Amino acid sequence: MSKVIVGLSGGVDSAVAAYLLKKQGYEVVGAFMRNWDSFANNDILGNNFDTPICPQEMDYNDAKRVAEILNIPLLRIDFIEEYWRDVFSYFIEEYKKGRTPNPDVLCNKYIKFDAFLNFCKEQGADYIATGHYVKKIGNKLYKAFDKNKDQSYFLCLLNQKQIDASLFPLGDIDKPTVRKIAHELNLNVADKKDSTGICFIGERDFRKFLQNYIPAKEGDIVDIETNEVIGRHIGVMYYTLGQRKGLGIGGLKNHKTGSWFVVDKDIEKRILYVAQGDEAKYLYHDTVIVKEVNFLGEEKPTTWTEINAKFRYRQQDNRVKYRFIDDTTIEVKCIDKVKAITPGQMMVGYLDDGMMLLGGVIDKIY
RNA sequence: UGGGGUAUAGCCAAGCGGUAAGGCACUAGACUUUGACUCUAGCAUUCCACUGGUUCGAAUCCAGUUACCCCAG
Repeated sequence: MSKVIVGLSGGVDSAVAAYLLKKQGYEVVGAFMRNWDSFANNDILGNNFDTPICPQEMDYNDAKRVAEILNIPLLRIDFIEEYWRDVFSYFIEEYKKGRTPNPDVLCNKYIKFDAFLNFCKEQGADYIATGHYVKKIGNKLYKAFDKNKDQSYFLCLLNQKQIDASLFPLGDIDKPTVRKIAHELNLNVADKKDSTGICFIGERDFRKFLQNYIPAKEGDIVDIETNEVIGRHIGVMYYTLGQRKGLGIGGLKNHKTGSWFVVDKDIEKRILYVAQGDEAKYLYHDTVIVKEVNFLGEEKPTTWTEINAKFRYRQQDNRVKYRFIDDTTIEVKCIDKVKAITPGQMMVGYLDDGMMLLGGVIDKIY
């Protein structure tokens, strides 16, 4: 009997994943991970300390109860140092450069499917499993059956070895079914709200959260159309491309009505460039350079090739063509211009049948 | 201190005697395992610069006061 260790987060998805694996005949062990310590990590601003018990301990209690109901052992392990070293420091460095990183993709690459995987191997596991909505067919990953919840995007930097060692029991069922199963099992977490925010950290007032690690450096907000200063900001690194909220720009004399959106930033000059209206041409781009590409296909193409691409989680697929310009860098041309493609975020490419072909970091946009 | 103009919520701005549009911002919620976007709701319970007056009734008319703007000094 194969042994699989399931990362139990204390949510419904991983609970049902564990159940399904057990039903399939695996020897299942649960493991609860804790990778963030608010106090040790100076996570003060933007945090909500009102709750009597910290959310992580509540999740642990939930996971413990799930393990009891499913009658499986539950391990607990911390990767707080690893998370800081491999995920969070990169996250902060990227923000300091004015980019917008995706910590959860790295968390999967370095923590869940590396540090955790190694731990599980030491525990004698043949596989690890998670509650990700993603389908594994053969040794490839595909978009999940539940297109609304598909989380393959977050796994775009896993290498073949990591994929080979992993099971994804939720690839063929949708979220409503997961909740239904949870109800049938009388799981305590059957109706628990989906978690959001950075994985292991949670919901935060994001700008305040960043202020714990990146000092504020205020500067001008400039209308990119007229080069006119129309406001002040407290730090360009706190804003991302396409962002509307938090600019504080009200109605202006001699201007049309409509919201303002961040369209560019100048870190050196501390200038935040904005444009009025989300149809603004400054927000749309069609040429992208993606670096550190993780290619999961059999053979890299030598010419321009069409695929479907997402430039952010839950974005509709965009038809693009790409070509390698060196071993780990691709140039991407979008058939139709795409709104607010953001350096630091991931581009993930899929084949028409849903197979995840590649993922990489958006480096430059034109 | 001659003439003209404007003063409506944080900002822009309708309203022209009948009991305060709309937009932006902001706040809350929804959505969401990144950051965003998006959606929904709330946002002057009548000091509409201030003080009087006319009127059944005024932000809307009249007078005065104050502030700012423009043109002439």
